[in-house]
Amino acid sequence: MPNPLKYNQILDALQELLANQELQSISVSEIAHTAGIGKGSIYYYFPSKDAILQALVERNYEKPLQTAKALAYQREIPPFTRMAMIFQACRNSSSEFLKSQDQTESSTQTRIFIHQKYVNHIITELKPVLAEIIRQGIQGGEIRFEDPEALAEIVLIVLTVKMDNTLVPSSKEEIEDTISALISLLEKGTGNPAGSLNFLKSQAP
Amino acid sequence: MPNPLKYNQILDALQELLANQELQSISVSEIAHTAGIGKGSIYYYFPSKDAILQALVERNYEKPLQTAKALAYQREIPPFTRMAMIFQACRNSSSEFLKSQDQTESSTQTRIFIHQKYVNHIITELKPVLAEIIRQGIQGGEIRFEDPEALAEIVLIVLTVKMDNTLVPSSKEEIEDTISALISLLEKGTGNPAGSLNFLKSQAP
DNA sequence: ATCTTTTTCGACCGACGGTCACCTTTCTTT
DNA sequence: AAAGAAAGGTGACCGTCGGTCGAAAAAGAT
Repeated sequence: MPNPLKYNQILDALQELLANQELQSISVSEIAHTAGIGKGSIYYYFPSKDAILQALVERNYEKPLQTAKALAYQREIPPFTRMAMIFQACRNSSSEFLKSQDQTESSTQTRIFIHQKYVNHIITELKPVLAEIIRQGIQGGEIRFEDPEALAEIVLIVLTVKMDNTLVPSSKEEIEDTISALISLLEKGTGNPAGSLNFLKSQAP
Repeated sequence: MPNPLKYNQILDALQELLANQELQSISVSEIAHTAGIGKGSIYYYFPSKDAILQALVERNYEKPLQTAKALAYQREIPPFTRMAMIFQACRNSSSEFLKSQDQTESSTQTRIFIHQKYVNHIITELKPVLAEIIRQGIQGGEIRFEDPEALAEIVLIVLTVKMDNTLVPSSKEEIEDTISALISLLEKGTGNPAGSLNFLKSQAP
């Protein structure tokens, strides 16, 4: 529980450097210099360089995750509506801090690392939440499926992987097609009439 | 177009080292030593260490991909059987690198890089194949679904991401659960009776 | 004022990826 | 076969990196 001010200074520094530089080319000394502290101090707050990136990802995706989590347990809202909120949270959180990034070929390396952390984080955080929603939906008779955890994971994997096109580069249309297909699969797979989950496809800006 | 023998010797060396060593701890010198050549020679065949990994990934996934592709267009085999072959191809190819790998906490950049290459490669190569199979299944009345391409992509994403536990670390049981759920979802989603796709879960050794 | 704890630091370390000038082998030309 | 060119091969060497460490400054406690 060290000084959270310096802690965030370091994350700010990395974020700033990430905007116009490759992750691999960013050295710990550089982060320290940008943060205005000595290199040794970095390791007072973080055990490794990787941990800094991890923490940055977590900090960036904290807000949408919190709101999604908060809404998830409001039982008065129908399960499917809450599921839509999860969808939306994923949509918003993806490509959050890569938007200002160069779309150059060389920066794909950086994107891969960040994306990996992103998917990992979102899934571990949202899977229990989404599974709980599904479980409630099963109890309420709105959803028919055996394994809530696994269904939650499938949905989240497809969403997170497809949403930001790092792992499988694709156009906006392809992304929408895939999500439509996922919804269709969910409708049939959970015993709901076609089109009943259409509201999950929220319109992009 | 240098000597392909030495070229493959280097890939063999890396593969051998990957079998029982942390990926990050493998140095170029070590690869060279294992391959029985000098370090400098490595850079006669490859521009960088990353390029060796890249080439190894491509070489490793070439065989299962080719067999899967070849089988895909044999229309006399029922679509679901061919789908099972795709499943199997993914299963075989995924655990190729990591079979005797330490399951240590520290998954690092190299591992992520391999996984990304793997997912990307498998999906781009197998998606059209699997989509074609699904399309034929739709024509034959065995499968009911609107968008073969998207369905193929969903299946492949879940399979590749879940199969090798880089992106979402999980136990063997969890992997099986998720795949079972995917199969169940597919059965219901494509208008097939429960259990009819059970043979997709092939037994692991 | 003195002691204890927390925080800061940059010189230092081992190791890494990559380069280079030089050597050896193989091919080409005469 | 001789000579020269081209291809193949090398390990000492370089700059840099992530990470360590002991010292010392800053902050708190008494």
